[in-house]
Amino acid sequence: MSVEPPFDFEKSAGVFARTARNLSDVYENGIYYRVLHADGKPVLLLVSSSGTIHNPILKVEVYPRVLKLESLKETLRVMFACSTDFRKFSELSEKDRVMRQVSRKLTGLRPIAPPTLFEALVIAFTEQQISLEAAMAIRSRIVEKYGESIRFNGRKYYAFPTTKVLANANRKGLRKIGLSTRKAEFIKELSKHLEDGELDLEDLRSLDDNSAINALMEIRGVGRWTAEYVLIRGMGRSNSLPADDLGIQRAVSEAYFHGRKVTSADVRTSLGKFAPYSGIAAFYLMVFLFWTQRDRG
DNA sequence: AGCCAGGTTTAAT
DNA sequence: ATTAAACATGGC
Repeated sequence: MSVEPPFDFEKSAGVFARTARNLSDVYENGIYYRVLHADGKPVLLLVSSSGTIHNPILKVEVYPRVLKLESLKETLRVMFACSTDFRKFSELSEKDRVMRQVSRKLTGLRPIAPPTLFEALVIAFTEQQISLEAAMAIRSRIVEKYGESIRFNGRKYYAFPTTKVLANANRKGLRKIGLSTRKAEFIKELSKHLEDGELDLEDLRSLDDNSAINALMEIRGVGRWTAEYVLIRGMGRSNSLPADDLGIQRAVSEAYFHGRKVTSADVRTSLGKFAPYSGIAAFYLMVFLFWTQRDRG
């Protein structure tokens, strides 16, 4: 499968599979492993790069070979942000002293999205209020406890649980893996509505940014931050900027305010000029900050 | 040990 | 209309 350049597969997959505890996104020896449901059955995707940053070609294998790759094409396009023009973002970033440096260093970096908006939203729930490390631990336990798994080369790979399983999960079980009572309810309620057909998250992909945000905020447990997070992280909406996000505020603070504390208004004024890629700009800043901190430490 | 961490709802003023 | 409290775990 060919992808519009630039795309640095290693950098991109590396960001989303960086901790050993992440059971959803495994990246090892150049292969990104992802289990997803196709025709109701879990299948393992093994994705690797057989091209270059400026001539990117993705090699995708399906295990077991139960279906044609063609049927997964749309999902793959969503997962690898194929509707975003990263060349345009690069051009735009050249006009800014800070972003020029960041963008050049991270050329080809893309946010890899989960295959469904259900997963994106549940991830967002887990990340509300607590640290990313804590959220990741909890998310891995969700997958381990409720997700179907596929054994491959002696190792288990987990799919994100289905709406059905989470709709029927009991509160005690969800509490036990570290979710708060409140979040357990959000997840159960969302799953139930999806299962009943009262709500179809995937339909939201056809809406414009504001309509999608408003629709998401109708869901219990979803405030502005969560809705904006789902747009940028799950729907590939490059201009969605969760300005209340602490991680983004920290990144903007370091990049533009010498580490002084910033407000959401500061975030908007600093990154608004990268529209329609303000969310991508935020993503690049955060990864850049993470890298430089890791290199120093 | 204790505080903060990629917020949201509910229940007070 | 605005504000406070409660909430869960992991890292430092």
